[in-house]
Amino acid sequence: MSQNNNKIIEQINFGEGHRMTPQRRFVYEVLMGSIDHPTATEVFIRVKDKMDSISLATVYNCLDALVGVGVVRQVNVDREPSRYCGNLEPHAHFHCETCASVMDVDLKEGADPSNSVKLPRGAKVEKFELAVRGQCPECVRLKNKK
Amino acid sequence: MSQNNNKIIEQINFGEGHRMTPQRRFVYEVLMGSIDHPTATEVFIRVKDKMDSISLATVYNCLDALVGVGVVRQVNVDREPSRYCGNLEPHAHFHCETCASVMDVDLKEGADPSNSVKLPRGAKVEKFELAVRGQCPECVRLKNKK
DNA sequence: TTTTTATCAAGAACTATTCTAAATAATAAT
DNA sequence: ATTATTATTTAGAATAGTTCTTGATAAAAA
Ligand SMILES: [Mn+2]
Ligand SMILES: [Mn+2]
Ligand SMILES: [Zn+2]
Ligand SMILES: [Zn+2]
Repeated sequence: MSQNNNKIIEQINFGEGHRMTPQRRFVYEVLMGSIDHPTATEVFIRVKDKMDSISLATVYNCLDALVGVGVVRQVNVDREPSRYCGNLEPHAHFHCETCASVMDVDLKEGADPSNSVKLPRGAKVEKFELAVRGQCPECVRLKNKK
Repeated sequence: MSQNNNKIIEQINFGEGHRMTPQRRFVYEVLMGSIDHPTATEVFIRVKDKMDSISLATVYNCLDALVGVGVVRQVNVDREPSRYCGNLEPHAHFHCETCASVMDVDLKEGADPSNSVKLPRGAKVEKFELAVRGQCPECVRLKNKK
């Protein structure tokens, strides 16, 4: 449970006629305990440790359900497999082009990236996605060393 | 040829041992004549009009080649098929969640979206991708009408 | 209980994209 | 010019992430 946003799991409201299940709980717990934006397959592997019977299809279903109720975010990096993020604060992502890691980056206080853009007049903005790409500090350090 | 960035086609330099071909020229021309960010299949359909013999695999090859030399940009929207953009100016994209259109949005003068973010110290930024999502002006208008 | 509804699991199906291999075309070497 | 080399094209097969289908299981409602 290394993240701040984690709702008391029992309280997640899936809506009329939808249920909290052990599978959904495990998937959610794995995400709340990760900061590395795992893919569905990675989540599957991590959950399987706790619940050997779970299937990959179910992990996809659970992730969809959690994304659907808004307690988890789906993060796409080019054409690579989708990654999942338990951090609900507005934030951007830094993609390291060397080690392929994906990390959260907070917004500067009060900053709104969609303000840096000339929006088409009359458009209604719902949200933004900002990805910054380059080399993560560790990869920069490694490169400088050799 | 409705875009500004279009290099004189003959001058595109594919690098040592690479060639400009009719297929690559047609693909490039279609992109320079489009502002709607077509997918590979859409490019294929549009080129086929001019060159019936072209194959989809070749369109993918040509798009890769053009992206590789940097005269065309690949734009990804969630898990949907890649789209291609002939506008080389730094710009962001507005995705309409109603009609699924993708349009260019210019940056405000001097604005750099990656400035709105607290980068990890020591990271080296190479580029950014900013997507703004919501409803395009036309879809807003249509909705207000009814 | 019995009935209804939601979820799960396994595997089949789907689809955007990449790969393979043979044919063609352009370039370079003779 | 002829020949040899290399790049490109093409059609179709293969790949991989994801979604769909279906029968089994489990929870909730009656
Ligand atoms: Mn994140
Ligand atoms: Mn564009
Ligand atoms: Zn890195
Ligand atoms: Zn629209």
